[in-house]
Amino acid sequence: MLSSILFYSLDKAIRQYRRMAQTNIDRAGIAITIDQWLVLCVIQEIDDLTQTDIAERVFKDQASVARIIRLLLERGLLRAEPLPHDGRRTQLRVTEQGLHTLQAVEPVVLSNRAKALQGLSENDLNTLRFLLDQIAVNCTSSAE
Amino acid sequence: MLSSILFYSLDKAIRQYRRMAQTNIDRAGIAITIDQWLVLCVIQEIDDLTQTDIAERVFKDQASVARIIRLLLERGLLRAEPLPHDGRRTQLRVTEQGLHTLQAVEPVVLSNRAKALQGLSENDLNTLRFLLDQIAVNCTSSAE
DNA sequence: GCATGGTCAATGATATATCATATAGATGTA
DNA sequence: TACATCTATATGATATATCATTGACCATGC
Repeated sequence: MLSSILFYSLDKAIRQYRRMAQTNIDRAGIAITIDQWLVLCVIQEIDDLTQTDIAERVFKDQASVARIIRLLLERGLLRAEPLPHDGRRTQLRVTEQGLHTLQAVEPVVLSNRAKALQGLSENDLNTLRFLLDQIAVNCTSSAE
Repeated sequence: MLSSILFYSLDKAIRQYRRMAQTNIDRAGIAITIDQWLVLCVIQEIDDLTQTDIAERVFKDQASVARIIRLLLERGLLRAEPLPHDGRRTQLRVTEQGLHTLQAVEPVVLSNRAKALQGLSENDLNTLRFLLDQIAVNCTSSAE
């Protein structure tokens, strides 16, 4: 059935992409996982988010984000400063080492994306994005 | 950048779908995970596969499949019979309880898919599948 | 001020992802 | 037969996914 094949293809595409991407990051000698990189990127862009905010942005659970942040702190890619106005939170900041890592990953990610999207036109990408977003919306709508 | 947005959409679509699907299986009172269900389906269709074969079909690691099979055995959804001609392997068979579970999950999965694909035409699905397969191929090709 | 309810982060439990390795059995070859 | 090699499975280590819960803190109403 077509719909089953579709989710098969969806699963396959994302898994193969993640494997390829992680392999290339490893090969470049950069010690970071894709998920850690993603969270680090978000924090670099906006450094005043709660874990729940970050989780929403990267489609993860707050618990997953908490553990990823702990690893990033342990590895010195992030540092946490106390927030005077809210004792529950800390201000997360990307360290020098974190910046270096982000800069090192950047070209690898670009090359990964380019490789993954070989042969797809601008138009293809727009179509794909539109349809994928539609699926995401369908799955999020609470009705039924 | 468009390519980054694309992988964002891809990630989002698959994650939202998996969450919705698992939630609905849980709500139906069926005690199985999507990944276990997938492996169980494959074994029911072809019951003479090695773990590596199964892993390829579901885009997982052999180690992941080994652990999923162990859980399916522990929960009585699968049983393993010794294979006379190869002492390393066992013949995996879906039990009665496994069949019941598969039958119970079936309508939920169909309804999940229908919900996820609301508003997409046959044509959309074909396009989507074609483009996703292209990405998967791009990521698998060993060159570079 | 203070109780109540809400928010934030951390963590236990369980499942999965991945790599590397271990162990056992199978197979081919000298 | 003896050995090397290959294959199938299992498992340790680490990372992530998810739910549920806890504990700390905040904000509001009273």
